[in-house]
Amino acid sequence: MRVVKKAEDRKNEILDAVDELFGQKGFDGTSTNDILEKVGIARGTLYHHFKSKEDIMDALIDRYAVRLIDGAQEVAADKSIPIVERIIRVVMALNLSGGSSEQIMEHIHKPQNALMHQKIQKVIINGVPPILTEIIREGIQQGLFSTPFPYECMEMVVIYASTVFDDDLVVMTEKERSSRIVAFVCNVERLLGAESGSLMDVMGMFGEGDESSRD
Amino acid sequence: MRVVKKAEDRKNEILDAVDELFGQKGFDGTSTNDILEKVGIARGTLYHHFKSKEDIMDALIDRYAVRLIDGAQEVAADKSIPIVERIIRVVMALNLSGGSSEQIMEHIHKPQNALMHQKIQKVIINGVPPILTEIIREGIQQGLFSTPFPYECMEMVVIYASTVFDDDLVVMTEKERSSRIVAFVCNVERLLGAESGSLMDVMGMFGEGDESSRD
DNA sequence: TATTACCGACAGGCAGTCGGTCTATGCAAA
DNA sequence: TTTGCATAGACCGACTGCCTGTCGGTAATA
Repeated sequence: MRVVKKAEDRKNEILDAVDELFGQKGFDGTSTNDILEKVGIARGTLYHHFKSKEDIMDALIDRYAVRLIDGAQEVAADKSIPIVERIIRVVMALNLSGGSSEQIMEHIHKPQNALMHQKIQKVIINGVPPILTEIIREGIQQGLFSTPFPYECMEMVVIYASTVFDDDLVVMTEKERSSRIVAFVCNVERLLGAESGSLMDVMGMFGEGDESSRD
Repeated sequence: MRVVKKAEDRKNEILDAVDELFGQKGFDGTSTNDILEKVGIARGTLYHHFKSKEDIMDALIDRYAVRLIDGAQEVAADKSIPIVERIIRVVMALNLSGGSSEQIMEHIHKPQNALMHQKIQKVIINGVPPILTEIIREGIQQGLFSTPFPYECMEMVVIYASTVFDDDLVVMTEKERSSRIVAFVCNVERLLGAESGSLMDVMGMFGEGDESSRD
């Protein structure tokens, strides 16, 4: 029997299915037939709502983008959180465990999904640094940081973190990983002209309170 | 008439054609028929030499990788060049104009070639930092730099430079670009614990001697 | 009645397979 | 040295099955 729904509902239904399928098989590995079967609609319906397969991906990425940036912005706007902690939380919400977007990102970093990954990367690289830069400026006014290039620093931080800690581009043992985190924090301190250890101290709280101590 | 060649020659012939085709139309946009036509061989021949289309891409990337890393290593090994200048030259050989690999990289940074780009990125991110780290250690011994994390610094530098200056992920005006270069150099000075301006001074020579003054 | 969500057969193009053909090379016999 | 022969592997092109996107038509809704 023919089921008719509102266009927006149907679109979201399709995106939900596609979200899961892309996660399992990647973009290229997922055929439109897979999608049709999963959603339970006909070819024509799919192409009534989306003009191409890539168009579906773009819509999916839009959903991600909004969630990601909104999530980051929400954390960033909470001025009750101390500057340093706020920065770390924003970064973590994007890249590392503990963020609400963990599941979202989880299956994007597969070699199959290169194009999708690149598009997400673009969103992050262009969307997150502005948010962080605002916080940094606040920190500069408070005398915590000192840099003539807050934006470029944040760009560097975000690009590095999202590449090394998020992707599989760099293969690391667990040890290499944690030593890289230490180095990263120290490097960020230098970039921001922060007092040595000022970031590291706050980091400690997160590293333990978030992963290890939960076992 | 049937032309028989040595396997290696034929392979390179195919890779040359593919190099050009991928550059023009991207990986997905290039059909195996395009390749067959360009090289002047039959389907069976192509699949006699390569087991799949992706296998062709991997072989092409291997060629790039060897050229890139070898080129970088060659510059890095020339101990007659002052440390700072050598670093800049290595980075430039990879990313910016003036390097011999300019043409190679030129058409990789298109949205179509996401997978290829990701694979090249992997080569760069894992191959270049070790080379640079060696130079940095030399610089530390000479008292030019001071950092407990030379490798991680170089990783950060390489990842940032290859993402921002090489890709189209960040859209910039020419002005934004050059201001980003200034910021980048200053940030690298901080990371390496170099004297302020010590990198910038050497940079100046390149920026002008390489592009502007040639018009 | 008009709009729009929905349908499914169809076309064109694609990557990869497979059985078979041709050619260069090495070796043995003349 | 020349001739005949066998083997390996470079080469061929028809074929298969799948995949994306189209299109004319149908059913539900407002």
